[in-house]
Amino acid sequence: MARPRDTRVDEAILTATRELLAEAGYAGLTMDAVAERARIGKAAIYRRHATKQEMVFSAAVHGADLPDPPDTGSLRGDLVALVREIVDHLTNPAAAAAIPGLMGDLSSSPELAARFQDILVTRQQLGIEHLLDRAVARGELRTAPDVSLVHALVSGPVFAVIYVQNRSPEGLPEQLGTVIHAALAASSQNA
Amino acid sequence: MARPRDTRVDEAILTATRELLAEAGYAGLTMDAVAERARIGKAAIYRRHATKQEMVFSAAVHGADLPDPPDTGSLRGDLVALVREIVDHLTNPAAAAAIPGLMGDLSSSPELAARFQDILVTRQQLGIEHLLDRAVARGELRTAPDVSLVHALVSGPVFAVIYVQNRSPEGLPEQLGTVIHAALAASSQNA
Amino acid sequence: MARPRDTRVDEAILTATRELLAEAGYAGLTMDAVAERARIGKAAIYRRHATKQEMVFSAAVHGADLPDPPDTGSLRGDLVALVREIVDHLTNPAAAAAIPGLMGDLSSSPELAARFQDILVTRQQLGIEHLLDRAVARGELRTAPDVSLVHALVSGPVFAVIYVQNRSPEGLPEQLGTVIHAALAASSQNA
Amino acid sequence: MARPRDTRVDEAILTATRELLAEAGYAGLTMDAVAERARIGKAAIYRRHATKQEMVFSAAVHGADLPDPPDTGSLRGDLVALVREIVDHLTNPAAAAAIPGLMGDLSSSPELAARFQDILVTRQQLGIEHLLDRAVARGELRTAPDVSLVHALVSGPVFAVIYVQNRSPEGLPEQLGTVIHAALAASSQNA
DNA sequence: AACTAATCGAGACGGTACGTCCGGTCTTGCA
DNA sequence: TGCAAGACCGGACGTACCGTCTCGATTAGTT
Repeated sequence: MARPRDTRVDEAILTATRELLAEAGYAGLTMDAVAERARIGKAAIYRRHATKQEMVFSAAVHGADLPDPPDTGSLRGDLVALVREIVDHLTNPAAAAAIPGLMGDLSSSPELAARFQDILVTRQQLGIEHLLDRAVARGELRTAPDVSLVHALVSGPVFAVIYVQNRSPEGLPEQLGTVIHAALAASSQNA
Repeated sequence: MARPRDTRVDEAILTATRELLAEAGYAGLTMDAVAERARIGKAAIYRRHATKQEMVFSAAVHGADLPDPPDTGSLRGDLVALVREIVDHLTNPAAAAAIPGLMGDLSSSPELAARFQDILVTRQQLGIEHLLDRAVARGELRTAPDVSLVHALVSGPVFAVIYVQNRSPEGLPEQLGTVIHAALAASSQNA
Repeated sequence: MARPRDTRVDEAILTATRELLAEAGYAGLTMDAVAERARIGKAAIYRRHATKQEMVFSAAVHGADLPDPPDTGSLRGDLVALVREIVDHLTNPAAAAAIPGLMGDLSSSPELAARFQDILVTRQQLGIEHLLDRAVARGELRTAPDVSLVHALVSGPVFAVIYVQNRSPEGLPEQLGTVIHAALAASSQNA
Repeated sequence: MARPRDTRVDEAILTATRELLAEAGYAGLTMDAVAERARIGKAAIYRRHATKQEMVFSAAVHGADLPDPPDTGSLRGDLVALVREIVDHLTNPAAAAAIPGLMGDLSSSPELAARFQDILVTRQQLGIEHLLDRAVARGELRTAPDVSLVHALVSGPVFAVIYVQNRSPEGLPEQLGTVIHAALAASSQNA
């Protein structure tokens, strides 16, 4: 019965946030700047996002959903493709600026931490589960290993290379995918 | 000639910072709170640390230097010991709160990024280099693999488990050390 | 041809405004609160009143027109009756809250200032003019004094007692009417 | 032991407030504008004045203390001088803009209302009391009339002429002083 | 009976000011 | 000179309110 939210405003907010994240970084991102860039009022932002953190999260993490990695026909190929997707996600300028910044605020906000985890962990783990099941079906692995460990093995090093070592992720998918494949294959035999 | 700095003040600042990091997290840490808790003036802080980030860095990251991991006699044992040390470092409450927070500020401050990298990457990589050299000497590996990759493989998953998956790191050293050992061994054979 | 305005809405707006003026004062009065109290939409208000000031004016000042004071048979009696009417007008809770508040906005809005003056000054001065003419006709005054001055002498002290001294206006009509009568009588003799 | 408040900051705030009141009026006065004009931070304002109202009050009402009106040798002369002082006070651009604006906020803040009354009523009434005592001593009045009434008779019409009738107060001191003198003299005889 | 056009409640919208909070700098008087 | 205390500037935060606009549903009065 009342006026519905304008979806163009939703988009304008998220777009402006992404642009400013890329330009000024997480610390340099201002709610007023987002409002001005999006040509909207601050109230329109706070009607949609309770805090700056939630807005950044929605703009840079949520929505940038990882598509399910394709079945490449081999475990090694699947792992390379998976790493490539994570690298692509984390090298997006907005996400690259937002994710480390958000991590600092997670401890203060359990609600945000939960959503953060859901998007960055739970959904990715589903994809990993499928990937491992396919490898078992193919006979490449005897039993599916612990999903959480594989997730950590895949996403952790990408994170480390990009955010901690601050190195280019070029060649990383091939390299990391191969190593993890070797580790899983070896573990499977010893199991 | 002039009055020397009071070392008790140095300690009081770092202690207060660590306590407040554990209590309120990185986002909830304020310079005024540190000064009040340490019963000192803010000027005394800024005489020692140029910015909040540097203070937090000094309190939570620096000083908690990783001791060189011991020679356990086997590559697998060395890797387990290395992971255990990284886990111990990152599970310290102050460090756990500080590190993700600091990462968000790295992009804004190249100077801090450099120091961050020096402590968290370069020094650890030196230890890893020794560890790998010993494995080659023992004949466990034919050639030493890329140090950066091994560093990413070791520290990344620990980071992921603690900060992203938010899981207990119990059992992680054993588990992760074993997997990485398998990966390195397999890669060495194929090389 | 089209749907006519609902007169119940008109009334609901003014009533809600008066109630909220009495409850929360001028500064605490918000358009949203008026709309909610009146169970109408804000558009319905702005279809009738261009600004908050005009709405308050219509609710608290306009409509509460002073009836022409009666001919009591003597100048002193007429003055007492006049003061009593002004006191009654200004002690109405809605008017008491609205008038000082509106005065603060007059400088920003010449249009409102004009209407304010018309209601609060011009109409009252007409009544005063009649009152003085009657006194001249009765022979109580030789010539009619300056109407503006008498208006200021009558309304000003009432204003001062209620809004500035914040005293009860009990007994004020008698007291003030008598004093002004004395002043006018004395001035008339010396003229 | 700590750094004391800078009195130049106190002055800069009040001066900027007065200037902006004269330029933009009460409604157009912004805390940010005051801070910018005074070249200070907003925190420095709020350290001294709890609210915008208190700041305006301090700038435009307080401090502009009425000096005790001089002894002119006659009651009529004293009254004329008193009215002249009130007129001067209320025609000051800053006070003229501030006082009606403040009156609208008095109902919301009893604390401010009390200070407002103290400055604008109590102190002026002291002066009036002396003035009336002198008249009694001179034999111009038999007994001193009610101070509150005289205060209302003096300040109310000035208020009405300036803020309600919106007329020039030129000639008002002479005119009003004379009328009030006549009223007091007549009342004294009939007492 | 269908059409038209202004009304209604609800509430989103842009804009702007508020008062609070911090980071980093500066100033005071004491030791 | 170092120190505790705390004032200082600058600037972002999240809230509140004004006056406008938009939605779908309701009413008249006209066809």
